[in-house]
Amino acid sequence: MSSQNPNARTRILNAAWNLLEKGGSKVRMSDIAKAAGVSRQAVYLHFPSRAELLIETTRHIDEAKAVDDRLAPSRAATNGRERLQLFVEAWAGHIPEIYGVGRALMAMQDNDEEARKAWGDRMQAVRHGCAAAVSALAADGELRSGLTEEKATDLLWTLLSVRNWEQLTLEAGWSQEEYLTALKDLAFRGLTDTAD
Amino acid sequence: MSSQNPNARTRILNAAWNLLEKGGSKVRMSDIAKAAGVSRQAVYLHFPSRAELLIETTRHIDEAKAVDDRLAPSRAATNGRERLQLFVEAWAGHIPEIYGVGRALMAMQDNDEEARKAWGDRMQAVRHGCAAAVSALAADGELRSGLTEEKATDLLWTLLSVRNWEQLTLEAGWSQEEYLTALKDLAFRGLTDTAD
DNA sequence: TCAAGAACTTGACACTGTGTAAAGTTGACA
DNA sequence: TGTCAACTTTACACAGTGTCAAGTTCTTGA
Repeated sequence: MSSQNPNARTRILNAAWNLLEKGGSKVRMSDIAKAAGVSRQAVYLHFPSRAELLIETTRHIDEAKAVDDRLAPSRAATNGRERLQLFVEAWAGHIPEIYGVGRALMAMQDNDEEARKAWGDRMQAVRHGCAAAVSALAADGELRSGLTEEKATDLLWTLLSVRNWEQLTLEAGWSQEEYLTALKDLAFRGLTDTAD
Repeated sequence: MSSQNPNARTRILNAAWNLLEKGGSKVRMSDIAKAAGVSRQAVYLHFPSRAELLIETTRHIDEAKAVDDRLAPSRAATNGRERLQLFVEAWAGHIPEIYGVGRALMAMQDNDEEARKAWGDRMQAVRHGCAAAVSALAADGELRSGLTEEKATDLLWTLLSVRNWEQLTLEAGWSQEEYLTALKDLAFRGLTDTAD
């Protein structure tokens, strides 16, 4: 029973990731332990609670998926419209990667203050990205009249929510491609005066 | 300990409604029983499970709030644009009324098939309303080119989701008024070629 | 080579909330 | 007076999280 290649902590994180990605949603600590080839108690040796484990799993995914690289093109955009488009593309592409854990974390929000805060922080980060795109749009004078930067940010942030992705792809059956074009469209129509 | 005015069943439904509206979200069967002035077991005499109780509570609210009356103006609209506007107003106005129970029901979806189906049914009913509005719009030739009725319906349905209402009002702090105008705006911009 | 310690395992238990079961109480009504 | 329905009280099974304590095994360093 010697430990496999990566250390136990990493194996646990990978196990959690895999199981949550399959989406069974009812992923218990014991399931994760079993998948990691470790006892249930060993999981608590590395993570104090289920919430912490899930939060660490999102960090683990971010690292593996190089989230920052994904956002780089958007930050390098030379005008507001380009920035908005690239930001939407980046985030929309990232959603499916974190959806599994995100779903579990969202489900815990009512019971677990820690989980609530962790997921809230992540969503605030997305909001910052939205604010930057809106700000670039405003700088170009492209922001629709009758819309403050604040409100435009909230609107974009809401359009890009994980729940909306979930509803359109998983419930309504849209392809990722359809989702992406519809959302870019909606963002431009909602935030600017001339659609792209 | 004689029973108060309304019969126990009604008192339980009202208690559930009240508690869920306050939003504590962690509303247990025992909380509801206590608020109804009844033993926890008595609740099970009237409702087989927590899911059933919540579902019955939504029906109870519908009855009390006369949901159908709310939709009537929309159905009586004489053109597509009017129909869309009135539908959005009706549903947007109804969301705060059912949000408390809706939240609890949404939280149960992962664990409880019954709850999943019940909430899903309600959301399908909303989708039908969306479809009717989109259809009226299409009949007037007002539906944006490049958008099928199906896709337009999904889009509207998603815009009008309870989660979006939750995010904009409860999380972003918008007033109901701000939410309503922004959503009407977004719906017209997203579905038609000329904004209202 | 032995001792210490880190990393784990095994097994037991407390806690919460849902749902089930059974026996007792109360009031209305025939 | 007796019976039925509506309720109460008490007890328990079950799932899943998290805690605790006592082993085992493997490594490392004096």
